Amino acid sequence: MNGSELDGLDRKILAQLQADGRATNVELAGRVHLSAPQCFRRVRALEERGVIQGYAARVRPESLGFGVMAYVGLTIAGEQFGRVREIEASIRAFPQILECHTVSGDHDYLLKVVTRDLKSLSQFLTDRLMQVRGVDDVRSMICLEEIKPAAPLPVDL
Amino acid sequence: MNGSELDGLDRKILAQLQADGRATNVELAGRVHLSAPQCFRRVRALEERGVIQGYAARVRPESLGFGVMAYVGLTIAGEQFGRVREIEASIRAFPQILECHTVSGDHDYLLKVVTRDLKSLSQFLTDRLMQVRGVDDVRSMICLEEIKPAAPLPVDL
DNA sequence: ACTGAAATCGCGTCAAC
DNA sequence: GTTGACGCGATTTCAGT
Repeated sequence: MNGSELDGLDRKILAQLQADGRATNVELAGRVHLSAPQCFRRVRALEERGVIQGYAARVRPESLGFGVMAYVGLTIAGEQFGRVREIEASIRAFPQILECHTVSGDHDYLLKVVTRDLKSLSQFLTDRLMQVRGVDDVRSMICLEEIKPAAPLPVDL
Repeated sequence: MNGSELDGLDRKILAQLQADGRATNVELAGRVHLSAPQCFRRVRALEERGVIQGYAARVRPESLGFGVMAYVGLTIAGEQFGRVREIEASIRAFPQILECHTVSGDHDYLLKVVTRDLKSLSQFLTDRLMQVRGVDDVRSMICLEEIKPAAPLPVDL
């Protein structure tokens, strides 16, 4: 679903829409020096090709009561490797888990987790995550300070 | 900048706008069972209070040529603690680094990085990151499989 | 004071050139 | 690739509760 390459204008559009996903088509067209219908066609093409996967409001976690963010490394017990797909389904089902990848290195999975406070994090880890059959080790890295918040993907690297 | 609490309608709105950041006001109003002006006023209030920090298009990294994503744990040499703010500025300046937090645990910083391929990652780590004065240890966790991609913040926890 | 109805204005969107 | 036209949505104002 990614036939041709992206040219400079597509990249400009992507940069703009990452920075301001609600820009109107005419604003966008002006910023990338394109006529409105041209711009519109390109945006739609990018959406249809799946280059643009969607649009989302960025919400401050604290506003929703999430005072704690953490990355959590998960290890699966060797004798439970047959159950990985079930374990992954469990992971996906927890709303506190915002992201999850399998990774190289010391852990099998790396999760991004939000909770109300440290107590809730502790409860989530011990009462929820560690109760998933097959989870062997849980190691959390609590986020202390945000040094660089959610930067857009570079369009010109 | 977060005076009052969020009620159920605000939370519905946030859920909707996280799922579809480009929904028109009337669509949104319909989905949360509100009149258009009401809905509009609430959205604007959420924006002004900083609850909604912005809107962004979600772009597939592969479309921009980023085939590799990794989390990187950074450690700062003890004798360089006086330079942390400079080091952080360096980190922010790398466009390949999408996110960075200071964290508890084995590392001082945890970064999220994208590169074209493994070779570029290796080059970035050795020629760029490790060249930053004060960086002592660099440990990468390469993302293999995406188990749960960028879920919205839960609005009802 | 807060809600919803209405009215205006500008944008999204398509078609024709 | 551009211009123009049409219809719909965004946004404000105002009147009613």
